Amino acid sequence: MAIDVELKTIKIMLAIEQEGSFSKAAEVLYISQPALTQYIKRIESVLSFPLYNRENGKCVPTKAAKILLKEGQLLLEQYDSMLKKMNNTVDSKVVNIQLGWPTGYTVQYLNSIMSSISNLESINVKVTENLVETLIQLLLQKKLNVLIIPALYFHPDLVYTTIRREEFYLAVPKNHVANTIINKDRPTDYANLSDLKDMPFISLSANAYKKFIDPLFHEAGYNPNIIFNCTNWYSSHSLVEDGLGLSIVPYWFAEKGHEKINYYHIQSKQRAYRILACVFHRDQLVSPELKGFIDHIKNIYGDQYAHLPFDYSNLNQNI
Amino acid sequence: MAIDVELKTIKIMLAIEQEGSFSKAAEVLYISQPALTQYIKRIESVLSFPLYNRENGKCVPTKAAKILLKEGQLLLEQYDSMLKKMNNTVDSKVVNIQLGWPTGYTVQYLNSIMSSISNLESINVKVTENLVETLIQLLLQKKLNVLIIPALYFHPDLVYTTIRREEFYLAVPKNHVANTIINKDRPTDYANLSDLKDMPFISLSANAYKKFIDPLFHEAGYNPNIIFNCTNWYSSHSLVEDGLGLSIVPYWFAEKGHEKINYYHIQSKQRAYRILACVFHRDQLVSPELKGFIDHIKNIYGDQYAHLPFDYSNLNQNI
DNA sequence: TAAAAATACTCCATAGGTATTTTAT
DNA sequence: ATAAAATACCTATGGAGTATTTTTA
Repeated sequence: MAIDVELKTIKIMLAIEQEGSFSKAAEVLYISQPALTQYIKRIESVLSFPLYNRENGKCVPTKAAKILLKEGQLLLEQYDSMLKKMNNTVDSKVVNIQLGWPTGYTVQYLNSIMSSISNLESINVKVTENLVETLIQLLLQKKLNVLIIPALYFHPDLVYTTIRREEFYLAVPKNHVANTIINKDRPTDYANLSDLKDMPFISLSANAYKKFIDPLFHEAGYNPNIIFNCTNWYSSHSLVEDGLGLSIVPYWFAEKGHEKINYYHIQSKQRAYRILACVFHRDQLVSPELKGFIDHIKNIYGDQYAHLPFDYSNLNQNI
Repeated sequence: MAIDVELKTIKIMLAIEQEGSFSKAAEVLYISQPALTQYIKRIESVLSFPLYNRENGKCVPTKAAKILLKEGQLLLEQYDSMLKKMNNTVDSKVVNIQLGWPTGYTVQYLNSIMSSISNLESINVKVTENLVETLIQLLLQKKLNVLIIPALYFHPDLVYTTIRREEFYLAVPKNHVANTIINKDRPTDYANLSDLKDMPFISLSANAYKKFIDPLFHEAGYNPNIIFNCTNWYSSHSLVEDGLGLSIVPYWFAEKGHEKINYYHIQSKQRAYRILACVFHRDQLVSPELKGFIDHIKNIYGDQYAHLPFDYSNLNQNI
């Protein structure tokens, strides 16, 4: 199947118009400049007439291209309104949602979400559990509709909304000397990492962990003495339980509490939390049913900090 | 890049609507039924709601699909008129035409066409010479804009118009006994193949040849005594020149004449000619410039029989 | 039992990537 | 020197194929 002038063509040409050059347009379209050049060339070839003329090193639209830009914009608007209309006219009980959820302890929340929606017949949810990076790839390929993941990466094709702000706690074995250091003045809920320079720490090998925890130690002014690297939060937590050392864990563990572990908030000028976000592809149509499902997740998994602003574009852009 | 609802989607869904089933639609769309089923599934997956429900073994459109069918049709019409408008607004001197021309003796005509358009600055013609079958593939892939080829195959995605009706002649060495048989009653321009049952014939190994010539011998009631198979018209003609046997050749050779060869029309109830056609992809926009170029070819290469009707759909459909 | 659609696989064209060169200011 | 575009070449993948199975009238 050969290439054709399609709505995609109009979108691309509008981007070129708006950005003023192929290179800039390629950037906002999130494709490479050669890819864009080739695409236009292919289109010009099937049209048999050019859309851009090179003048002064830049590409200026021909008369034909100008018609496309003008009428195409209208076409796109009509198309969008058509899709919206379709999306609001979905026969109930037939919305299929492909939800991506990261592997790990948060599956606990997923379970309660899934069991509470099983009686809602208007939607049909299929869950894909995988690494955050894999889930993002699948979402970009539109093989999933929505992810609920920790905000680690930013991609301009994705739309993020905060679901939950999950605080990190310092987990200390109850019989550990670190407790006396933390409580040196009076009993407290807050630990200051800078007091714990020589303590043995249990770490997590995941990038995700490093991303949040490293800055905390950096602020405290030292590299922690890591005595063990775990692959998941569960095992890091159970090593604390066994008294091997201290660890930093998400709220979920602190919330449950543990007879052998003390949990402390972490004193920090920067954030000692991670954002759990609901992520859509920007092309994703959010039907009333899908919106309802996300609201349901927020009710169960969300918290009171969800409305606080968070700048996703500061996250790592290399997925 | 993931799949998207595009104009293609609308076209496909309109075909399904019109034909009443996936299978039939696949047929008119010239794709396989599984390909169509998969396409719709992919689209449904990105939409997150279904477009068709299976009822009684058939697929009936959902409410959402009905909206798309209704509004999409309008969208397509606007799109088509936009393209037409663009096509008529092409800046002159910039139309690039990729012309496909079969290898072989007809290149003679191509030469005179190309030399006579070299002073027309409004178009820029690039010629691809190759086998007819290859040219058709390239046209289907929209890598060429137009072909001038003998009508051998029919494809529903292609649009054919007759340029020239090229008669086949019987070429007989002047000193060959066949001449006396042909002229048995009186000197004539017409040969009847049924009189030449035992004569030595020189044939062409190309399918193209067989397609036209075999039926003539079939009508005459025998299989010719093929003494040699050539790969092109030139060599078959020069073997006649050398007196080896008789051959059937296109008008071009008869027109030029040859001191050692007599050319006879072939008496036949069926056609003793082939059609040379101008072939476009049905999506091809024919700009005024492109139309002018084709008219120019007709002027040089066409003949007075070009307007006679010819049923292309009877041709072989397996390219 | 026949026709429609779905499923399972295989394959290849192509849309996209990176690296580099050309062009123009 | 810099920025834009074009070119060359390579790769992954998704769209389409064939063969087969399932479904339903």
